[in-house]
Amino acid sequence: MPETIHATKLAILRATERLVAAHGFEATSLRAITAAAKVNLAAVNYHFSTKDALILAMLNRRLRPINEARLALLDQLENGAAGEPVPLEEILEALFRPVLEVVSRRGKSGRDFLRLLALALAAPGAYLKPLVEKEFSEKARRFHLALRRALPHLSDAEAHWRLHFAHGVFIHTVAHSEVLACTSRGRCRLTDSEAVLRRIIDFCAAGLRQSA
Amino acid sequence: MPETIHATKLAILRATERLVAAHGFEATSLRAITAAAKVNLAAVNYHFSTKDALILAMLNRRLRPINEARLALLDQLENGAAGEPVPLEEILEALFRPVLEVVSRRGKSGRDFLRLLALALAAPGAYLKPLVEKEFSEKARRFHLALRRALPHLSDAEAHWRLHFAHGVFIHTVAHSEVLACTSRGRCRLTDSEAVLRRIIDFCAAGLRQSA
DNA sequence: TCTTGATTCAAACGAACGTTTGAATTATCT
DNA sequence: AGATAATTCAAACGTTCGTTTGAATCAAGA
Repeated sequence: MPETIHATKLAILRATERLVAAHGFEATSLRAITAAAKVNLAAVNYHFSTKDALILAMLNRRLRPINEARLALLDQLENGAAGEPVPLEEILEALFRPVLEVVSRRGKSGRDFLRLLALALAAPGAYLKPLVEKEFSEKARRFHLALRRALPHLSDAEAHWRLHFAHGVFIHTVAHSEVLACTSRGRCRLTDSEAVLRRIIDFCAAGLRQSA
Repeated sequence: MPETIHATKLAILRATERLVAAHGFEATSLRAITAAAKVNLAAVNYHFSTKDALILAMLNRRLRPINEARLALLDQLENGAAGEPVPLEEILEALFRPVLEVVSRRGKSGRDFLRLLALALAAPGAYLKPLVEKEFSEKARRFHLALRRALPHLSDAEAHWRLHFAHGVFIHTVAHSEVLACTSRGRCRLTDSEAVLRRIIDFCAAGLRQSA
């Protein structure tokens, strides 16, 4: 079975996800990872060559399906629209739902992934750089195009700015929800992800449409 | 002069800011910091006790004036409003401008600080935790209150959500501007911070006001 | 000028890190 | 079963880390 992942590899990936989300990249040692995964220390270098490659593989494992789902949803919307522009709210849903699905489907490990995303985005050690170029560039191009068709009054640059803003709303909300839970004294939580998605989409749609 | 900072202390803080922004917390060694600051290795432990305390001091040095400026601006607005609710756009400006001022005033070291903010926010090692509680709690409370007065149709929880969204727009935009510069192929940049501030405020104001 | 405290310095400490090695073990196929 | 490749394992490698130490240097008041 060439396409199913080796059991040891999978155990390492899972332990890495959990520990890195909890302690950060450099603060998570291979010794802690292999201890948690109950495998030998040298297994990491055997299966992934190096620690950096392991982290990249860990990020890629989650990111690739998400971006594929995003593009598939957008394809589906554009095919259904028969040449008409896809409504703004549906574009945003195609962009955000695949990420939230990971969270609600995978439970704690899904939430761990969101921490990782924020961590990887902020980390100066360019873990995400090769992934951004390979996995994100087509996604960014396609969604930018769809956005411009849905909001023809926006200039090219303005569309870029506002799409960046929308990404900020989403990333910050899901990745740093504990800050919100703190300042709201527990009143706002991510439990009902469907309601959160609706809130985010409404907020972003209003901001994107706005013409000051 | 008890209130002016020791020259060695200042050199260490400056070098730390620059290097941590470039390489991350754990990846920046005290040896690299002291070499860049042209001070002895032991000076860090002498002046700051420990590396973690140094990082906390570095974050605090920038964050405290910013939050003081935010609250001062809000005070000023509320005094000028004479009992009336402060307009939404002005609340947002009081919230965001002090951060952008650091960037435009201090140049490269200001931009470094924004990286640090995103880094510290995402870092699971709770560097920001004590600061969030001390420095941010009053700020969050005051701005939440002002927001509820400006937008009385929002419930308490809804106001918390949307203020969190607005923070996401701002933080993500300023801290990860290089992603936008990349996807927009250089068309969108942070150079004109006044225009960026205007864009962000307009986007957030529309999202905050919206009633889906 | 002498003394006292604050600061700097070179050197070393023990611990933890990522990685490598080579033998032992397990799985796969004829 | 026996040969061959894949995987696991304990042990060690060299490096780098944050921190400590104790003497040297500096600043300034008596």
